[in-house]
Amino acid sequence: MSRPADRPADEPPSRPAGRPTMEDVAERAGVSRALVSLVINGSPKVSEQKRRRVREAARALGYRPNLMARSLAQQRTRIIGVLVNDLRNPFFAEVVEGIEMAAESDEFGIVVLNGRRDRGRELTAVETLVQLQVEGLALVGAQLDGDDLDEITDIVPTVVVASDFGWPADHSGADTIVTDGRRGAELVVEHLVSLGHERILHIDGAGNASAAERRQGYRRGMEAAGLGELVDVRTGGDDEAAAFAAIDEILAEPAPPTAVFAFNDLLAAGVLDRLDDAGVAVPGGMSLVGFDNTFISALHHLALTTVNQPRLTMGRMAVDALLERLNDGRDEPVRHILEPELVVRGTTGPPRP
Amino acid sequence: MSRPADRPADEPPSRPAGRPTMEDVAERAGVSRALVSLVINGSPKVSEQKRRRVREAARALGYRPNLMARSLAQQRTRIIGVLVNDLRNPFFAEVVEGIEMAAESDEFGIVVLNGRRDRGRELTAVETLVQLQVEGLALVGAQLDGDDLDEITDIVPTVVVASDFGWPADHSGADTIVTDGRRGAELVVEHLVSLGHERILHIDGAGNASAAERRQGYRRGMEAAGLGELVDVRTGGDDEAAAFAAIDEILAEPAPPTAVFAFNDLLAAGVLDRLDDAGVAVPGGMSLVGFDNTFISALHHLALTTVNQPRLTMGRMAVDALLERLNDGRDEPVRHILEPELVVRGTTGPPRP
DNA sequence: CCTTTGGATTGGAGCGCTTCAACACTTTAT
DNA sequence: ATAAAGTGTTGAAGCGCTCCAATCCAAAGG
Repeated sequence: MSRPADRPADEPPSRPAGRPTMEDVAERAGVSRALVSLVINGSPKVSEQKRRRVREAARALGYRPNLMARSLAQQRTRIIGVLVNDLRNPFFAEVVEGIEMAAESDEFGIVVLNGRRDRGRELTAVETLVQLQVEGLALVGAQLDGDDLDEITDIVPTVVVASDFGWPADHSGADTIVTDGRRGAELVVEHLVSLGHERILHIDGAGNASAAERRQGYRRGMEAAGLGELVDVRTGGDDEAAAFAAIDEILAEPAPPTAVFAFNDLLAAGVLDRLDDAGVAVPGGMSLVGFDNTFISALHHLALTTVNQPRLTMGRMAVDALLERLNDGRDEPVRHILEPELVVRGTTGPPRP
Repeated sequence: MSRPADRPADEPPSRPAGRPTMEDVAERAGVSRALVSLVINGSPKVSEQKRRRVREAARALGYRPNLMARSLAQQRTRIIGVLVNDLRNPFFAEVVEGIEMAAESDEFGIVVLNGRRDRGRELTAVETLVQLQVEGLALVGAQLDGDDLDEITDIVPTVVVASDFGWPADHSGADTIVTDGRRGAELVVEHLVSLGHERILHIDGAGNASAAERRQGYRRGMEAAGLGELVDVRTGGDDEAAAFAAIDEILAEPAPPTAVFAFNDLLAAGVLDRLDDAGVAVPGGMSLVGFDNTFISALHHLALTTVNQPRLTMGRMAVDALLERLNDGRDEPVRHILEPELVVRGTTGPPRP
């Protein structure tokens, strides 16, 4: 059952079964375990001679420090836990890349756990990360609710990325890094209105953590344009399939909208497919806007008008927020709200007269 | 610097600074540390009374077991390390999901590290995973070379997923889970030939680990169709941008191909964009095939003809392979070669006469 | 009444590492 | 010469947990 037993018995018995430890290296180099530790950690106060001997012994034995043991002794892990809503969504994947790059440059490692859009799984994932003793936690697009978040922030420094739990109503101590979803949605509505649209539909992100903001921005935008009467929000979700029902619905109505603002690019792609099925031209018969500016929206054959979120920057800021707490002892939660940017491509145009 | 110091001094002193340990729980419950351990691990031989007291003490203190300490004592981590070539590629992301789901059902955790298409980074990532004491390693689309792999398999049970290091030339002990790229490429060529194409170009995956296989399949397919003379392979890569140069090149030639077989869907999407820029219709002016059957290829507006790889199955098999080594002591490397499946969509048609 | 048995509980060693105080040596200042 | 101030090196404690052997206790058997 245990690893050592796996090795065939006829193996050279030089290796004392199992992986070599610091002890083994010390013995081979004829020094104390403490000295080996100093060498491994690059301490300057080790004589060149011993340093070389230890290094060589380590190489000869194929020694690798045991991170578990080290963390335990050191009382720190230098690991940031990342919980991501859905790894298949390129937007989240890129935010995670941003976090990873930032963490790396600060000599932190990250452990990524995938919630796969299931709140229960997210909860157990957080639990796992906490037990792993991560020093900070980044929740990327998490679906947890405010109470969950409260509990979590009591345990470990936390930054919420790409979703928003509100503030100051939010009493949790979590930091927030988010693109202004309200503003983003307003930009979308303004754009569509300027093209002459009035019946603008929003297919939302359902329970998704950023959905409420975008809904609100949509509403405000409509009202600001004097189109408050025409506000129309349908339930969507966060992947391609989630839009099908809503599209089928509206196409069957007497006065369908002339433009659709979808919760995100993935959803918009689904809308595009469904409109295609129904023989509705885009933007001729219907304008369409997504959100996130993922690489999908940039594909020429989609050429989706969308709203950009600076993902790499968000990752960087998330790590910085965590480090401020870890290193500088910041205690007050911080909110960074980034500016969204409308990216006009080919799926928006004037409505059919 | 250390975590405990972060807590403000005026905090209720009930918690002995830092996270509560098993010791604390034991004390509060009036039992020994060993008993607490038994309860936490659900041992049956604990009286109901003590079990309750321990459970309650743990809850009251907000106790969470320290996974590092546990792993150290237990000499096992129940963690599978996953190294993935590029998380932004939906194909890999889904293979990882498959691995994660399979691991979860076998009560293993996974730690995902992202190579970001850089062999050097992959190497350090593997080192990190080994030091983390992962019990098995899954390399998803890794770019490492055979020697790297050799070293790695000496240290930890390894399964190579979605890329192939050859065999039996490969002397490493790694298992392999791969879709038959040769066969997949042949299917593509056969399909195109059956449509009447002859000048079929392959834009390859450059140094990518699966590139060689698909190149070879393409060659074989061409030769089998008596088109050996027309074999034409250009250097591509594994993302959208990698195809631009190749497309610009061929379009400038006197007798451009009538069909392009791209290394993967991402690359094919790039090809599609570039052809679009150049005003070449697909499939009217040029047929196009991708590989992987990612959700991108399924978008109606791309409707990319492609080759399916059963990603979730691959993840499941990868974990199974690892577990066979871990639990059943299997020692011989194993190869599972899955059947690819041609998925015909809208980007292939007969060549212009 | 004393031994057996068996279940419940505990002490303590040990996992591989870090870290700190202590120690042996120089080297420099006095 | 002797004290003071470095250098390098080491022993040992301790990080939070598991797990084995030992112990305890009550019920059962002789």
